[in-house]
Amino acid sequence: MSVSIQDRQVEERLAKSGVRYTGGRRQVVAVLERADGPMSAAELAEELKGRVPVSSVYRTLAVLEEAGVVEPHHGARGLTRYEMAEWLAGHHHHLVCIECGAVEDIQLSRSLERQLETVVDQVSAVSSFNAVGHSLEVDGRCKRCR
Amino acid sequence: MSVSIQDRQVEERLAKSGVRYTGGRRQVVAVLERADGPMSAAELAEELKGRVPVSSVYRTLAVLEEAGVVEPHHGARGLTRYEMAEWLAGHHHHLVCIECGAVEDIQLSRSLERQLETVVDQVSAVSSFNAVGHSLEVDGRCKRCR
DNA sequence: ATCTATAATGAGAATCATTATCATTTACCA
DNA sequence: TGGTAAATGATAATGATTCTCATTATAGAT
Repeated sequence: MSVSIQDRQVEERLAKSGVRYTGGRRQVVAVLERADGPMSAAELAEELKGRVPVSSVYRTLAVLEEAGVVEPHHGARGLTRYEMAEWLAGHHHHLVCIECGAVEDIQLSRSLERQLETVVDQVSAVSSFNAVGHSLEVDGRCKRCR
Repeated sequence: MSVSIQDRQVEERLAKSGVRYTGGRRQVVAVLERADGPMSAAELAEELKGRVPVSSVYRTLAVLEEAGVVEPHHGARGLTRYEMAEWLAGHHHHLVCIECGAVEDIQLSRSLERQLETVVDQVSAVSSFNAVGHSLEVDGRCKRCR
């Protein structure tokens, strides 16, 4: 069984949440660690065909989300895709294709990110809103749909 | 029947799309014009209880989206909420409550928006992605869930 | 190592949002 | 006014997600 650094961190976090890091949960995390974009429960179950049933994938994702290990990303046609949380995968943003719905992760340069944070700070300063995070979504056509 | 400026624009746009601007469609648009955030089909049907059935609300939203009159916003628990398109309602961003899922519209000051656009421009310059729009999502707790 | 209480799992049923179907009604235009 | 295509309403079908419950696995106590 793989023992990446991320795995250790997940292990620790789940222990803190008082839930077990079982075989099935490890497998779901392993797939998400390798993925280069958010994945839906169905996609995960497909990847883990025969090893982890769909119902368990859903339950596992709920547990992982509750523990702050993964984060949901809501997309077209009622599909929710999950990815490793920011503190594990790093802060990033999304390029969303308006044709096919594909989501691509993107990281901003330090200076651009700082610029963006300035905007967010001012937004939460003005609104009666307790901001805990932000995400920039850039909509457009990906290279395949261009 | 109300005849706001927006209504005229919607009328014109639908005519261009070759579909009729019927009573039911007018009522859905009227509610969305008044709303201060995206609304789901169920919420719209509730607002129009007895006047427009749910199935027609869905169909109407599909037609309006196709014509570019409304825009979808995908949220938690497989819910899609719609709002008037940017060219009608003006460019804005969203405050999303991580507790209750409520979405509130927010407009940035000219200078903040300019700052944000700088970031987006640089993103699309670097990626092989044809950006057509952007949206900043600020996640946090709304005043009710604080 | 065994027992016990509790957590996790698997299979399938139930639920909720959304889409499709189809018979009926409405609106446009000759 | 009549004919034709578009729109509607009720309801069935679909697809993603959640729930249920009987079974299995696990951590900790003995």
